[in-house]
Amino acid sequence: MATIYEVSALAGVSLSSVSRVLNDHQHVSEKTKQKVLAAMNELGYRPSSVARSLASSRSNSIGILVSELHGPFFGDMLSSLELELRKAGKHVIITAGHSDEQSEKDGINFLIDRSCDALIILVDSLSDEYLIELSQGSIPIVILNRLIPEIEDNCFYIDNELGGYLSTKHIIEQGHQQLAYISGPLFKKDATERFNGHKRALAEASLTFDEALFYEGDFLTGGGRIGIDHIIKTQRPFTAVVCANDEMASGAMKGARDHNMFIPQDCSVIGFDNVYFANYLHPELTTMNYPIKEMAKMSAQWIIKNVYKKSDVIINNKFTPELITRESILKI
Amino acid sequence: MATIYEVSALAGVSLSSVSRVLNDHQHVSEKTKQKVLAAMNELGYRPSSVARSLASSRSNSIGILVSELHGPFFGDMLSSLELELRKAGKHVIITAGHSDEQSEKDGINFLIDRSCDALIILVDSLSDEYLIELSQGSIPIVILNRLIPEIEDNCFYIDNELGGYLSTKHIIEQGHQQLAYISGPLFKKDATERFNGHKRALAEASLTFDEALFYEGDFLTGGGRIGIDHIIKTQRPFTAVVCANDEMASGAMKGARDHNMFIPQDCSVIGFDNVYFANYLHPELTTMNYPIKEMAKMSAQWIIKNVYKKSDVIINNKFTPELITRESILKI
DNA sequence: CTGTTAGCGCTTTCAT
DNA sequence: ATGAAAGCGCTAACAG
Repeated sequence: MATIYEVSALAGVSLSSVSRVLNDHQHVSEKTKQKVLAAMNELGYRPSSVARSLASSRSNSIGILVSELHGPFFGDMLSSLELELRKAGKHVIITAGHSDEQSEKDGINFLIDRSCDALIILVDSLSDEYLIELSQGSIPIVILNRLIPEIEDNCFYIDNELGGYLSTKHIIEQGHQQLAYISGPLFKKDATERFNGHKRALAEASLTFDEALFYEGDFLTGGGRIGIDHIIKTQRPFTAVVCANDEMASGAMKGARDHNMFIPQDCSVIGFDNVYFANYLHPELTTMNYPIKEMAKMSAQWIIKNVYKKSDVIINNKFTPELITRESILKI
Repeated sequence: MATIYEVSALAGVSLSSVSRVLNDHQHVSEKTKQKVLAAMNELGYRPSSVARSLASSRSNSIGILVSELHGPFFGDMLSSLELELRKAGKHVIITAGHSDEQSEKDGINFLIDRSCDALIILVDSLSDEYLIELSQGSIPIVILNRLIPEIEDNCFYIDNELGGYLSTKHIIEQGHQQLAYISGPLFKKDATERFNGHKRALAEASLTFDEALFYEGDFLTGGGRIGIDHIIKTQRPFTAVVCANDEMASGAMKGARDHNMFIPQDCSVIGFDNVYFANYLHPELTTMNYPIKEMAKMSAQWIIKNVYKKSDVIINNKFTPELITRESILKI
């Protein structure tokens, strides 16, 4: 592998000149530039990103920490991030925290050790305090899917409370009065907020929240299934179940069918997130859109703008969930 | 950030000694080791992975190139890969090729430039020749989801032909004689092989392949939907449709329902891959299991063994698809 | 506009 | 077992 020395020798110029054309610096004569380019070409020169990182203390890489790598959410997010960042010549280093606090902290350190230029973080187990402190360090961070008021500018989030409110409101508007609710794990902020929105819509319609029709799930299909099972067994009548995400909704639909209920005739269902397979469930799932791709893209742009000073887009931190009407709700 | 110099000064030993304990070298007295460890601890020292890479020309990072980052397949694969590799203290750099030859080559170069210690490649647009040549370079590669006979040891793949055969055989055994087939794009090897297996099963049962009941899709839900639509419009009778993957199967199920067909009563369906949401379709999709997680794990182990010499597992390159019986096939 | 000269933080012979 | 010294390939002042 040819180095910058060989290039400079072949081109008959100094190291610095080669470095300058490499970095697109100003003040390089067209002539030198051409000589250098020719030499590079002839030698098949490829710069060593490692050496560049060491010398410049910039690595052109962005660290990403997520709780889990599987599931429908992550692929969309990553896909969008990678595309945007790579367009800017940056790349991503990815690690998973597996929803364990220590493991997630390890993940952060791991990424810092690789001298990432910035971090994108989408986790639940790390506390606000930890993240705030981290944000005061020398490495810029963006927090996805979570609002920490003290560092709002670094956060990209949706209004979960509003989403919860809108979904429940919609189902009430379709004539439903007896609503079951399958929540995400309540130690997760988004789960709590969606649940709060649900209760607000209930209150607004003068409906009382019935503890018996509530189940705290895990945001996974399994939880949805167990949840609906649990709720059915209470024998309390209900005509609809609102789920805090699509995965649980799919589980709930399946569980309901196991009890010989038809959807939406016997039980309407609404989800949250609008994951890509929501459209392929039967019936197609009505849900709240979670614009994760747009949010990921915006995060990438924030980094390009603030870390690399190469863009001037207007940053928007707060995103809005929107109702996607499909087939899983019966108007009564 | 403290450097190795400060550690050596504080510990009162030389640079080399610090480096030795850092790298767990033999021939370091327990006493020196303790002094160094204490100093590191006191300074909160963290080694710079960039500097280490430059000096050692090993980066402890594995490059991963995939066609697409979204979809149900990738998450499982990456999740498994990251877990296994990180256990070994390595990390992954990920890039996407978007099924475009030039872009995938760029991806490879990109990863090579980051001085990855090995590459894991899961793409379709790169030719066998290119990959063979690449494998002869200095950087070890593993090819996922594809067999290139010349470099079989670097490949981790399933027997797609067998999978195609088994799925069709199963459906024939359930009494079906008029089978439609929705294929993946035939420029992709796995699509061709699955299709070949299908034809073999047909031939074995003395059934003739009917061109009218064939559609070449795109491995996506959309393709499945258009495919079933196309097939129904030919007016040729059929009782089952075998799909080359689950995504198309889900699309086909939906499309069939749009034509007022019930599944499996009016039309049985079988998929391929056993993606995680296959279980949550209605009816639950019968399919062929594709052990992507196991394959990913094995790839990781191959790298740990061959690149880092730190494991001695027995490597198995060829995996077998297995029938997963669920509800989407009617016995007639 | 171009060249010289120090490093960036660590690994790795080679001595001792 | 330990230390000295020479880089790894490149960037970034600083001169000129």
